[in-house]
Amino acid sequence: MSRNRQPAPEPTHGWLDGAQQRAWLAYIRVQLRMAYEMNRQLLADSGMSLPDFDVLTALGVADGGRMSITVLAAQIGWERSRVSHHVRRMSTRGLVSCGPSTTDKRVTEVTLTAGGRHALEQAAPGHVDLVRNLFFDGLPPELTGPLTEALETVYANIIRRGLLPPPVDWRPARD
Amino acid sequence: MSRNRQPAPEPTHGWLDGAQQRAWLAYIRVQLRMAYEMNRQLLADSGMSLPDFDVLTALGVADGGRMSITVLAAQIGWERSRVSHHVRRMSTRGLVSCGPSTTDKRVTEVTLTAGGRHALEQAAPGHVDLVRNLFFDGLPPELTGPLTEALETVYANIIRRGLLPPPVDWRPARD
DNA sequence: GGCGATTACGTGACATGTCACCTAAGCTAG
DNA sequence: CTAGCTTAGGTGACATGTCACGTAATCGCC
Repeated sequence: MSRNRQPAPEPTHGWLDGAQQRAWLAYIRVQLRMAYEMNRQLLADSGMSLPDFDVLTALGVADGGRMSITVLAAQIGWERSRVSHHVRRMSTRGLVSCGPSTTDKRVTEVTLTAGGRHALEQAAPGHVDLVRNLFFDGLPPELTGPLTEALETVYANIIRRGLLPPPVDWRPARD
Repeated sequence: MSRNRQPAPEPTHGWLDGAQQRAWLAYIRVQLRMAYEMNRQLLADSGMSLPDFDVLTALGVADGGRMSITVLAAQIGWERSRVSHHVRRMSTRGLVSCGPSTTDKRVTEVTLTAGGRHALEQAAPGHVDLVRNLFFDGLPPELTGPLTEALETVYANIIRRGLLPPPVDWRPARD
């Protein structure tokens, strides 16, 4: 039986070692299920999606509850057109309002409405309860610090090497 | 000025403390950007989406490259209808094939095609390179273990308390 | 001032994901 | 054996996200 098959390509720097594979598998599994559970709880209890909540949260801590599309995208970690589409949808539901900036005619500013702020205030406790229940109740307290440090350094690396722009208030750590 | 406002509700068990908030923020930020970067690299380099890759990966390690919809959903951490929709789409692209089980007429089995396996083999190295570049190159090696342990215990908790069923090969750890 | 390059973001076609509902098959108790 | 309950998953309406492209505004150099 003739097998004129090219060998399968390999990663430039080799496959992940056993410990890395295990870490990666745990990470992938957690994020898939957490995303589903968070979205589901918000839809069921607050009538909003997780993406809604992410936008409201980012605006909720912004100066004047206002941000431009680009700033919002970088803050959350979204692509700009994703923001554009989504805030349009949110504005039809009265959660945010959109309007041109007074200082730059290209810029669109997204502003949290009173209704949006109220929706956020109503949604946040249930969301936090779920996060505590599913994530932190399963996390040994002594691992919170190492987990944080691990993810923060990973995040810094993603900012450095990834394709999306950094948040505007990002200060690169010394390398 | 009259303020007849109900006080904003609070979480049943209180807000997250400072260390938890910091951990959570790091986690949320990492997963949003990692998902985007992974999807983008797969689309650009391999012509497939991250969800495609997740399905192919799960089938790639299954007995005979075959799983039922329900098993696949639980393995990945997806809702069943998500699997149903997505494998239908993948099958039109020749990556998987779907057919009734011989043992239970209700069951649909999803099978990795030769084309699907080939696509997976072609895509995996680039994906691993990206994961290494963005995630592991930013992770201090001595934190791999604690990160893994943290996420594995969180995952076990999500399985226990979340709404999606566990993977079929899930063995509950002693509590 | 003018021009070219860059920036901001809206748009549309299409890919993807959720919920509620439905039909069919399988299981179990009476 | 039958009926009621549970399981499996397909379906559709609609929500969400990506990429490529387009227009308009701004910036900086000559």
